[in-house]
Amino acid sequence: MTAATHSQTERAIELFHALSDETRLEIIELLRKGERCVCELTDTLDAAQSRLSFHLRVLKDAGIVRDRKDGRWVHYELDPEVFEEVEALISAMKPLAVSRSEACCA
Amino acid sequence: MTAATHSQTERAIELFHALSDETRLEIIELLRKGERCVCELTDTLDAAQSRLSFHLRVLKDAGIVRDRKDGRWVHYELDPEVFEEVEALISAMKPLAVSRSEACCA
DNA sequence: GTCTCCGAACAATATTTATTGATGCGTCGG
DNA sequence: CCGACGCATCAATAAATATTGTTCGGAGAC
Repeated sequence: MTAATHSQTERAIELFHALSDETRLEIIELLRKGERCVCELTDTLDAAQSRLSFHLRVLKDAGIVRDRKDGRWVHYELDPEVFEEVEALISAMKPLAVSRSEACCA
Repeated sequence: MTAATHSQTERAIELFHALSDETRLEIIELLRKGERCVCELTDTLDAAQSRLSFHLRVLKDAGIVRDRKDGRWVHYELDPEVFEEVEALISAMKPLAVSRSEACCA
């Protein structure tokens, strides 16, 4: 369900899109220091709960964060593996060390 | 003008946003093999010229591609340095190897 | 059970972003 | 000079995303 419907390109779009939002980058910055519950994120980021819930879902769907239920709280933490994946995607974009190609129209 | 108004976070948003679009990723994939003029991109991607021009501008503003005027043609190529920058941004997001923090609310 | 709290999900709206077609500017060929 | 070409830019529209307030379900406290 997570895979198979995802081409490499679609996966890249999903990941980069998830990373291209200020609120979500702030969440990531907070989670670098360790697991946090939603309530603490709303306090720290001074954001409405429904808004954070939305952004956390984007991050979770992209595989950037994981959640863990604990009683009535939900704790989120970064998934370290996803960053390797992003790095691989970036590497796959780097220019090939190829001799200057023919000018296409000169 | 390009800098100084950009915080680290704003820069990350700009870069990841530029990378989170299918057309733009296709452009990047084509440019990996070397410089291309707009006319060739429109042919290969079968996209309207004004549309490509728009996306090329997004990529250029983000510093992902460079353009070079040559008579009436404009050639675009990847800027290799930007990928190092993206990698640095990713590294700066990785979880800190820190002991499990206190549960915030348990 | 009932009440309260935490958080997800929904619906309506606001805001951004992308697409399309038209226009304009510079360059080359005649 | 004139016409064709290559590309950027603009204006209008379409489409995708985000925000807000509300509702709903699960989990503890009593």
